[in-house]
Amino acid sequence: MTNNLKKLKQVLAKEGLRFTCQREEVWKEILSSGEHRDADEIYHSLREKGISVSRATVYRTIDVLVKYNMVRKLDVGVGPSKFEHKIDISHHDHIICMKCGKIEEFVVNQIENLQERVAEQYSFKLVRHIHQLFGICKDCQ
Amino acid sequence: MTNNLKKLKQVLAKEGLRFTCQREEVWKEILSSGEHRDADEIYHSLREKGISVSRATVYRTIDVLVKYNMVRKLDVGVGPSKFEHKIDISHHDHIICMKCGKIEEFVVNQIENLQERVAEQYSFKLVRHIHQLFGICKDCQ
DNA sequence: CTTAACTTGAGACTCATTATCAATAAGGAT
DNA sequence: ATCCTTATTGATAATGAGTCTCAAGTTAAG
Repeated sequence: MTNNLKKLKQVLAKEGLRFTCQREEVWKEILSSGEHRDADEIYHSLREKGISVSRATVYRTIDVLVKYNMVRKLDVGVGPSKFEHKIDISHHDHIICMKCGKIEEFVVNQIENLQERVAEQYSFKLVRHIHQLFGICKDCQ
Repeated sequence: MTNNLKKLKQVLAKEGLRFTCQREEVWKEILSSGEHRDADEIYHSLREKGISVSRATVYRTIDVLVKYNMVRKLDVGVGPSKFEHKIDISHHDHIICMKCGKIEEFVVNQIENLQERVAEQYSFKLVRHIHQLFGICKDCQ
């Protein structure tokens, strides 16, 4: 955990940003859960714990964390974006139920490799990708 | 082309919707280009041609077209969604330059198959997917 | 041709996210 | 430790894509 705080400090330093208790709290809050939550949920969770941050600061902090690959932004097609931390989490993509909104995670290494090859083919330097499968889950069919 | 109009009529009938000249014009406008355009661009293109439609109607019509797989909605991560028709167009995914916004299309059948297998594995009935690679293109590196 | 029901368009509205800016806090220099 | 410069914060206004409203106009079934 201390390691993760160090990581935040490093990243802020690299960006020429200051280490503040708000940024620390936002980061800790995101780390505290493996759920996919939106900015408002993170904001309210902090508020309930008596920690005073503003929505603006939550958004601003998440931006930095996303830029440095510590948090993943998940656009689920409707409503606000969801976020999840990427610490000690192996890479995965998502399969999303269009009815109930359930999100499952999946990984197929073969797909990951094929993606790299596509990027090479088009002479792109690959930075990130979105791979989301949308369908109807067993319960909703 | 007449075929595509027929398709629109069929789809509208299936949805219990009426065939109107606005819906026809929106559909023809989308068909007229292979570009990835947003709703506003489509709206303005119609207006420039002297065709009177409202933004609301453009959005409403696109919704139906997307629902029936005649148009694909492309969320490019920033700004408005882009749309492209899917007539006589084989399936493809996108690789997008994060600097200049250039969009290239790619297909890897192997990935398509692997996706199907993932859906099966999670007992999802697969409806659609988003697969977008984000990176820096050759020119922007 | 009538009529009931659907569609349209202009603009109001929503809601996620971003910008503004005065007040506050951080942290390097002294 | 105390300034002092500069970044940050938070409350709120602003933005922008997309949706909703509803009166007026169309459609098409009978």
